[in-house]
Amino acid sequence: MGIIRKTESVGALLNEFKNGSNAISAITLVKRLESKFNKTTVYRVLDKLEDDGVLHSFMGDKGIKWYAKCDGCSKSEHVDLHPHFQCVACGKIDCVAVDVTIPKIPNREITASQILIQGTCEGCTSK
Amino acid sequence: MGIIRKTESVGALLNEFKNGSNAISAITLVKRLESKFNKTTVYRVLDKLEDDGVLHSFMGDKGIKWYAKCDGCSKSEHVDLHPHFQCVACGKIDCVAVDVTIPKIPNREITASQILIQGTCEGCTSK
DNA sequence: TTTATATTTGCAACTTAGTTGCATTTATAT
DNA sequence: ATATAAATGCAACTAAGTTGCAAATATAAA
Ligand SMILES: [Mn+2]
Ligand SMILES: [Mn+2]
Ligand SMILES: [Zn+2]
Ligand SMILES: [Zn+2]
Repeated sequence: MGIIRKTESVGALLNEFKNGSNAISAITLVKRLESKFNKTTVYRVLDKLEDDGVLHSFMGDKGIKWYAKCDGCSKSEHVDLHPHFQCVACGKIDCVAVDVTIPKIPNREITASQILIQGTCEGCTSK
Repeated sequence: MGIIRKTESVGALLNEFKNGSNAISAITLVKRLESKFNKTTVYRVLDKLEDDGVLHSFMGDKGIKWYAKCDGCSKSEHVDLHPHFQCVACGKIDCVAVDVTIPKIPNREITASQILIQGTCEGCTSK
């Protein structure tokens, strides 16, 4: 179930995502907000924002959860599906709006795919 | 550092992977072998087998670690890179030998990619 | 075959990310 | 102003994986 009341914690979390298409890990958000909100609250609000189609989540390479803004999604359908790019040097993850074609696989019905592209970001290449 | 001595635990783990190209989660392996080996041993041997290019590992959708046999890899280079397919019905994961082309992304240097394809496997479709 | 030694193992304790139950607080509608 | 469902904090818990260290064992040397 999604967000019902516009509380302080909802505002604080939305604020973290207001600029940029950067993803932020759940633990980072917990740490950033720990002086104002309990981690349970952070995890719960993130979960609700995802239900509402405001954020989407995915797993990073170390098995930790990341969140990023959705574009054009709603409570009823998540349409903003895309790969993510993680810089192996600085660890940052971005949403990338590229189309990756997954070929058919014999005897399997494909419904989705999670793609984590790895490499070096602009900032880290120039160093 | 890889395997130096052919011990019982190494044999037991290799045996788990001897037939099929199915991936097996680390926790499953720990459970299967818990009567004979300590979980620490299982994790350590898996780690070494990966170093040796005998197994490769990747993260499943719930952030848990999976292992599968390598084909043509060695201590010096892991060449067997491929997507994985997870059945959303039964949870099983297989290695799939399909080629997925990742397009170039502006300002980023791509070095690798981790692709988890999701859908329904043959056994689960026919039910 | 015995001995030496580096490797492997088990165990217990620890870490980290995330979850749950429950009592208290708070946003919102009436 | 009041009622009430939703949100919150807290503490305790879970699950996956890791670490340090002493004891056991595979392997090579003598
Ligand atoms: Mn994204
Ligand atoms: Mn594989
Ligand atoms: Zn970077
Ligand atoms: Zn299946």
